[in-house]
Amino acid sequence: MVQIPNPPASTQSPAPRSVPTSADVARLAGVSRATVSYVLNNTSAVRISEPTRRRVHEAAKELGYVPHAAARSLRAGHSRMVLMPAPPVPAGPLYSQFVHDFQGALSRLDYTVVQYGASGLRGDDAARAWAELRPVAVLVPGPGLGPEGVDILKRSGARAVVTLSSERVEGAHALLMDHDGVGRSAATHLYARGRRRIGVVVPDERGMDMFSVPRLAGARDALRDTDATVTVLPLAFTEESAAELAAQWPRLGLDSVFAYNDEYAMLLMRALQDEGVRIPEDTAVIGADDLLLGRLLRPRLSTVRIALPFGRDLAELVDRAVRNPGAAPEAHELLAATVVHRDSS
Amino acid sequence: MVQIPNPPASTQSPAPRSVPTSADVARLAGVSRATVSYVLNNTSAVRISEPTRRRVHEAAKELGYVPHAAARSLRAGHSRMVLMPAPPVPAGPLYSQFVHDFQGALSRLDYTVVQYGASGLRGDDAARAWAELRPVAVLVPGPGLGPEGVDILKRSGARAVVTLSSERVEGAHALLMDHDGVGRSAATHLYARGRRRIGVVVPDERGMDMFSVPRLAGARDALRDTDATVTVLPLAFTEESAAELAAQWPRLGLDSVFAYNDEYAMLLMRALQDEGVRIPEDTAVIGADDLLLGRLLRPRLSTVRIALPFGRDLAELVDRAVRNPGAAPEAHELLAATVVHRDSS
DNA sequence: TTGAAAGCGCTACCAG
DNA sequence: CTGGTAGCGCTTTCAA
Repeated sequence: MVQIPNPPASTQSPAPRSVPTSADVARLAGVSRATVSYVLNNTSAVRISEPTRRRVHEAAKELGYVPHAAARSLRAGHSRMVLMPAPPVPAGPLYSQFVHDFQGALSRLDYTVVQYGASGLRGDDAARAWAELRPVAVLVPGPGLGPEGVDILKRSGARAVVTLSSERVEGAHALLMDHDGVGRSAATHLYARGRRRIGVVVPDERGMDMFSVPRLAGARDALRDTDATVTVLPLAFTEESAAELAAQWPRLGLDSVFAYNDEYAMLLMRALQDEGVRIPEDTAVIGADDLLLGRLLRPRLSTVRIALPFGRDLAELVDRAVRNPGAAPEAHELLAATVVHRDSS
Repeated sequence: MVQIPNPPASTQSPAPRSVPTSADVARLAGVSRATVSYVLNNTSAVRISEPTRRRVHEAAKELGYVPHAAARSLRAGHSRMVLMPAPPVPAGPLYSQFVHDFQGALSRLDYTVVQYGASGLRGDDAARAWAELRPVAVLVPGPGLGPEGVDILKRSGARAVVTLSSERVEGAHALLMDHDGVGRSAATHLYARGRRRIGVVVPDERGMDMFSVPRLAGARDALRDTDATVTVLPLAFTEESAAELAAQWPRLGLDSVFAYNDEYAMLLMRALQDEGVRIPEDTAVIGADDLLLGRLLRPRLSTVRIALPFGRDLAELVDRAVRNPGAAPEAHELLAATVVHRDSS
């Protein structure tokens, strides 16, 4: 990295003034702090004369006054922060889109969405760390939050706890993503098309297991009591890893593979094709998540679609729960997994 | 679902417990609030007897006490929150990875990273909204923050403001991403390979212009005073849009295209191939960002690589700036854009 | 119409 | 060793 020198100190930077408070504004405007608060918050219960308002606004602007959110919500006894722990792995396209929509929708309902960078804490410790921020609602992606964690959050004032996972958690609203169903659908599809020696890709990446484990379990489940075999195929998201796996293909003797998701499927499919494996003749491939890229591959990638909730619907669920915290937790089954059959299987 | 409001506290049913405070813990443990604070924070300057410690810990656990972060940092006068406004578009793979690394690295330095869901605010209003949280540092992705914004943040206590953009902003540390250079490199590459009628894809998606505009400008710049022409090609990230654009290809008479990034390149390349356009013979294609998927396409996608900063380096920059807020803003040129020539151009 | 003052939860100083 | 207490910045009665 290159360091670029700063412009000369001809423009002397002002001494590190401390940050202005409403008291400073009041002093400068020659009014009381109460008046400042009334003016800046447009409090309708109180009428302030126009000249005073102007003086306050001018003083605030001159000082660069910005209210202190923590002090405000401490006083108010509540905030409108919705906390979302950041996922333990870099977000995929599906999740990014979802978070984006969710944030937009909640912003429109006047909440502030905050993604909290996980500090490597787990379980109840993580819940406690989140609870310190006193969010009005918490949306937890993936498993890892137990009933005690929910309790911690609620006891520290969270009016809604929502989990986005495949398991229900006592006391929390649940958006149930049917990851087992994804695996089950994929395996059933391959079986129905006559495949019997079925590989299941499991990402090497840490943190991915929150999805890959149930997907694998679902596949196993679907093939229980059949004559099909399931072979677990660890795969890292790199060309090398894919090439290595593809090189073993003849030895593995598989006639089909469920590749965890469309991205891993694409990676593996390319490596297989480079090894001369014909798809779908020699080996059928199916992915999951129905990403756009799957439609761009040749052969077109079969996939299992699983809908994430629409950001707007989820935002409304959160809002409802916040306004009505006593209500029984809702559990929503997200649209069941469905196979989208294209050309690769 | 029906909600049953909590009954008044006269009944013995789950009283509407309010959130326990350190005063509650003190009362239950039979000590003062000060002692509670000492015990729970392991204050080394004060020695508390072992039995007292235990009583406090037990009381805290029994009540499910979690300290109130806002109150604490209000009292302390500072926090260790690093604020990162969420980008206005769903994060791409490059950015997700970067954020993930950055969060991890800062967590290890004992900061709390928070991604703040954009409330649709712009410019100084956005800066003010961020400033309300009194973060110790702010990392702003993309342009949109002016010198006044930086000033607002600093005046409200931010000890470091870092921009991740292609332009330097007065007063802020800068990580300069050479988006112009991306466009310039791509165009120069195409020109050097004999192409003269050059298309430049510009995403239709809102918010993407923060990158697409400089990339286009760079391409134009590189071809100024040459015999090459630049044609702007709006494209949405959908198959339909790509098909539409590809259908017009003969009319456009282009011999090459810089497709904004690898994902748009993949989309367009597929549509062109489906129209019978040969790549690179009829039309050369180059993307950008050097995503893995580009290597998986056939022909392999040429691309322009632009390095994002390593999360760890950036975390250290932030830490340095926080500890030494008086220091001159650093500006780091991120690795210049370099063409990775593969088979599509 | 404006001001004085209480108090949100917490920590740190100073007495006891 | 422990407790009393001031005060961080803000809003909101209640009085003037």
